[in-house]
Amino acid sequence: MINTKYKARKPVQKRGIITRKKIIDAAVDEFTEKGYHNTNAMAIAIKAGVATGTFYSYFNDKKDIMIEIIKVIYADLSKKTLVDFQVTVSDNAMENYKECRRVVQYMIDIFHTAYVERPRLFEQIYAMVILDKDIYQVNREERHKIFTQLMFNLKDYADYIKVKDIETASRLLFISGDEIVRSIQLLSKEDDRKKMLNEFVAMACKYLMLPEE
Amino acid sequence: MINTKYKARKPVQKRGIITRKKIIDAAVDEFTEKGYHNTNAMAIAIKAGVATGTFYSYFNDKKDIMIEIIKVIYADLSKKTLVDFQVTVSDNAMENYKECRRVVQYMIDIFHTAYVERPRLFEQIYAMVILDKDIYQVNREERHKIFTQLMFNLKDYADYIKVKDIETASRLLFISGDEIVRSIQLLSKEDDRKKMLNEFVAMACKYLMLPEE
Amino acid sequence: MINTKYKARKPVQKRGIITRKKIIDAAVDEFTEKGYHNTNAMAIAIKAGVATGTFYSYFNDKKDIMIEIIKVIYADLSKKTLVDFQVTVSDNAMENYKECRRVVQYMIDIFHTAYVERPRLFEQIYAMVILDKDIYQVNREERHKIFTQLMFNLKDYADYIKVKDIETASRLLFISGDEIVRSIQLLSKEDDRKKMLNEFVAMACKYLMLPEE
Amino acid sequence: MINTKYKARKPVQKRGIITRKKIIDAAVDEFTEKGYHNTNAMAIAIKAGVATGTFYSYFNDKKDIMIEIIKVIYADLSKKTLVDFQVTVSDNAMENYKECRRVVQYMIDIFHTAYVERPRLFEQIYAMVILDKDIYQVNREERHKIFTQLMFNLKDYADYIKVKDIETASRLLFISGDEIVRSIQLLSKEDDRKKMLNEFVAMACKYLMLPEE
DNA sequence: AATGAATGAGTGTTCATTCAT
DNA sequence: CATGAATGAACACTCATTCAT
Repeated sequence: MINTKYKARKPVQKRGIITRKKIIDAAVDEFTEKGYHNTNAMAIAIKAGVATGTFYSYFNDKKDIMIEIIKVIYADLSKKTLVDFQVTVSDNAMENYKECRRVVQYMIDIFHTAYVERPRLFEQIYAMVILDKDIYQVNREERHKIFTQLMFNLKDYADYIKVKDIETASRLLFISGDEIVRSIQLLSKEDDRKKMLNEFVAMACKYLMLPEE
Repeated sequence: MINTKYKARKPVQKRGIITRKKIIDAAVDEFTEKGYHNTNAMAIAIKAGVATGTFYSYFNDKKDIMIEIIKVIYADLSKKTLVDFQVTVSDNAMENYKECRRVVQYMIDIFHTAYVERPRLFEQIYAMVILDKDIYQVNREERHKIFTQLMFNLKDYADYIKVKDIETASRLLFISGDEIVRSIQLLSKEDDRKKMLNEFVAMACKYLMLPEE
Repeated sequence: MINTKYKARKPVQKRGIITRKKIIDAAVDEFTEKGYHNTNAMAIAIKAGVATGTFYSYFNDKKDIMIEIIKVIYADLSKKTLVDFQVTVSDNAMENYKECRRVVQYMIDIFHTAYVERPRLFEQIYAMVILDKDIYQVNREERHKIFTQLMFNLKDYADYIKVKDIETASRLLFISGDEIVRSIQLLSKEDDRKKMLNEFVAMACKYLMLPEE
Repeated sequence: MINTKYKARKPVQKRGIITRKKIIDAAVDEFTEKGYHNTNAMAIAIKAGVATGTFYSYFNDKKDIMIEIIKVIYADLSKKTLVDFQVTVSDNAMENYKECRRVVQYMIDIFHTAYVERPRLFEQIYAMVILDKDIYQVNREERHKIFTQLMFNLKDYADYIKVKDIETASRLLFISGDEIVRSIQLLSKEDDRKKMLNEFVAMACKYLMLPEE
């Protein structure tokens, strides 16, 4: 069977753009409520108030729309959080320690907030990241953009940071922090979750600000 | 989680036990090669050299065998790693620091080794943990057993460890370490992976051994 | 999506063999009545009195069953027609001419009869032969078997046949005869059809028995 | 076959005629490349550089454009080949034999050339002729026009042709020749193809010029 | 106990055609 | 007139599970 695909319509008319948006919103709702594997294109279409064919005009398949959702989510996250974040570098060590804490705390908060706002959706994304190479790739690229900006903030502290390899350090904190945020959602008590986040920030600061062994 | 199902046969005869084992092994192979969602009961049965009906004599469904696999894997892991691990507590601070390093390193190694030996299988488990409540529950229980034993080793150091809440600290290290181990598999260079693990151990030791702020 | 196929069950139990036969018969009926492109797997299954899934247990797809049908048809044809065909070579030229006529006539008759018995089915096969490489290949192989046997009969006449290249001659007659048989079905009058067949036999005999220019 | 449809626009303006032509050309390309059943209206429209809606302004459906293509192709063929073909009837038998050969050869060449120039397209047409009554009807009518003209040429030879029923003879040669031309495309060697064509011309001449048995 | 045949609801996907802009 | 967005019935195919032998 020859490939006849001229797929994934890029809407040019205003109506098309609106429809595309409606479908994405419906997909977010469905994935959140039922999970990626427990919903289907038809259900998404119905929720969006369009025909199944319309879904497939805009997206090649279910995976395609998941990828689009990931892009939209991280774009929103980046826009909301990183725009006006400013770092103040002081001469006072204590001030700097506090400020560093604030940076790390901020990094955690970004992902924590995102996760807390849509935990079910993020869970689906995390699982898909594991299960699918393409989803993994897209997720990685989108997170890398945010990661790069966080790196940039840490660099202002270069003089006060005692770890030698700042890049590896950033990566380590990024991965750990990201996972801590995800894992603590599974804790039942709000108290436990806070304790864990605080502990992580403490660990990160000690690690960054204290001299190498 | 109360299991109301009664169907799955518990083999008592030797032949039954062997058949059950063959099916589990086949399922491990299939999940590893194709992933949980891309495998079906028939494929597992064929690989095990039994009829599809036989599969359903021993397991209620696909999820049931996944749960069984998780139990077997962690039981093996626990048996292999924790049996003869011994900690030496000294009076010398430097020695203790080294020994602490060894403990943390060991903890990392356990999961690192397990992951490295069957990365594809562990990926599937991690994803299922997110996607399915029952799998999550079983995974949590099994890991808790190992976690408890690691905790026990850390407690020997109570006097030399400066963090106040040793339980939260253990949990933090457990989650972070576990995720670091998983994430570094995605790094392409062996060097980068080693660097990240070393960095984690350094962070953990600093965090544990240095006085609270 | 990884290929999980363990398809096209080869029935081992008696029940399976009967079911397979029922499905083939139903497919012949459907293709004959509605044409290959106007029927579907489900309709075939229903006509066979089985579930759609059962259809796909025995055949990978619609094309697969078409191939099977072609094989069965030509096998039957070969069995029915070529078993007891005997050629008598005489010293008398007139007798030989008549006998030759008989051979050519026989060749025509085989395919004519087959076509006339199931014209709608053969039309579908002919069309599929054009449209699909795999079908073309299978059809070619099956016809080649019959062709080879016809060739063998013509060879008894080697001394009385005046064309130099007997193989090309055989092929030419095979292709022409085959197509004449097909084309005349489109003629509305039985008389016209007979006339055309007779004319073809005349042409073939003249061509074969008369000396080269 | 009475066409009760009224939808398809008959363009009168120059722009409309050009658009219609563009769509037909695109359809020819698509049918040639992918085959009739693997092409859809949208693909044709895109290739023609128009909207799908425009396609349906000019043609009622996919079949409609196929019919149009058949008409155009045979009209072109007729125009190109039959316009200036002249037959010279001589008193010399040898000359006449040669001339007859030329006529038959010419007939073959017309279809051979047409087929060779667009084999994939003609295959599609041949298949559609079998599968669809309307296509069959149109094809028959168009070919009949050419056939009539060829007949006309053969009639100049009436005195030198020994077959009684010249109409049946013409038909026979027409069908056989047509199919030979189609079938030899499947032979891999150019040599074999030539041999078969020569053989056919030889057979036709013998048949036509030699006295009835 | 074991087999493997049978089930059928469900899924992703296509495309000829219509219609609002 | 032209556009391209929207439709939705239809189809090929899958697979967890049951059941007759």
